[in-house]
Amino acid sequence: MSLRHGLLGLLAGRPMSGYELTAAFDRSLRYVWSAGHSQIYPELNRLLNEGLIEQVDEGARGRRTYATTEAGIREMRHWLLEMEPTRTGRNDAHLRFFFLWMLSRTEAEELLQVEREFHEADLQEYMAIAASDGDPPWGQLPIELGISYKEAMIRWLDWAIKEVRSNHRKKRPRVVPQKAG
Amino acid sequence: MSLRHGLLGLLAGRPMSGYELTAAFDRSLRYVWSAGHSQIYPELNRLLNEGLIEQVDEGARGRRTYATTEAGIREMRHWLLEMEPTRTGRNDAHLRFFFLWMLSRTEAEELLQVEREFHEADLQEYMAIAASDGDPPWGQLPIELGISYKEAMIRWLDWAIKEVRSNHRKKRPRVVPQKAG
DNA sequence: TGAGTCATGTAACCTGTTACATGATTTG
DNA sequence: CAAATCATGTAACAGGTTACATGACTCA
Repeated sequence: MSLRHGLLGLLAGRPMSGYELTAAFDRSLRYVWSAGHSQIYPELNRLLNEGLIEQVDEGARGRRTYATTEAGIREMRHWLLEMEPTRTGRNDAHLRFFFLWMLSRTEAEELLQVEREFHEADLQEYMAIAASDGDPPWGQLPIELGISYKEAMIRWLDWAIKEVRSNHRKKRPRVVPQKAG
Repeated sequence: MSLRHGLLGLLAGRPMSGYELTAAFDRSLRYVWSAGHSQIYPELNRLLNEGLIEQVDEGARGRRTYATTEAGIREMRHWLLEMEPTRTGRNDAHLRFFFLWMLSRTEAEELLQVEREFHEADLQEYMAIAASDGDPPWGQLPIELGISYKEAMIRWLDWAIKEVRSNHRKKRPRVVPQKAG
């Protein structure tokens, strides 16, 4: 039930159409929650029927602009303050790391290297966003989390690549933790 | 299609029954991929029909032990080397951070503090596992990733708590009084 | 006027979760 | 012999993805 809370939260920021919401999901929420238009439009109609959003404008090409109602804001606060988030991970990129032993040393290294490039590119993108961004009260927080996460991934991957190269089979030194602050 | 690869990979490590696989998913793969027995048993039967696993033993209480076939190992290598992993995130705990502005400063701080405790507990658990673990060639790698990730989360949360405490908001949230109870 | 973009929708399919259901074996 | 655990399954439902479908408006 997080699609609705993503929509409710975005609309609480400013009124938008389904089309704009689809773009907002793809632009800013993509790495924490993704949704396509085929999921968004039916959900908007459900939220409208339940009185959690209301239509505030109608434009060209059948464009309908919605805003979060007070009931919708109450629902958001309920979700934020009283609901336990789902803690079940679902990340097939990370799942692969459990089965690296099925590959040769060079294949494993190659996989980790490709992964590193992917996270490195993301990091650059996030840093560009962080430089230009941030008007809602604590708007820079999520992007900084993205940066922290990508940096941690890259540090781990660099360590993992070294491990795979040296191919030790017994006890190994830990990844060097970064100093806080 | 990652459930099947989790199963195939675990069975490539050693032959197991559906019951054992359910426990293995819950024990070691939980934070990257979770699956219950109601999903595992039908999938095992599908893998069996497709010749990716084979039954290698039959025990008490109808227990059936499976192992990955050569076709199954080929499928694993194909998944590891040639398939693009899904990059769409799905994490409602992180999604909440985008909407912290809808809370008061103390509410936001409390949410972040609870989150910190959760990750701190995970970190302790992971460190205990890391101390005792590691037989397959690069078996230490995934748990070290878990540790790196949890450490990054805690560092970010500490920073975010400070931010929320010190930075005054630019815009008042549209706070609606909550219903009692 | 044709291509691109804006804008909304439905349907089939796949995956995952929760609940229901059953029986065998072990252990105290 | 009762309770716990081992062991496997099905069904209903919820949520998410891909494909199909349509039309309005803008701009070159």
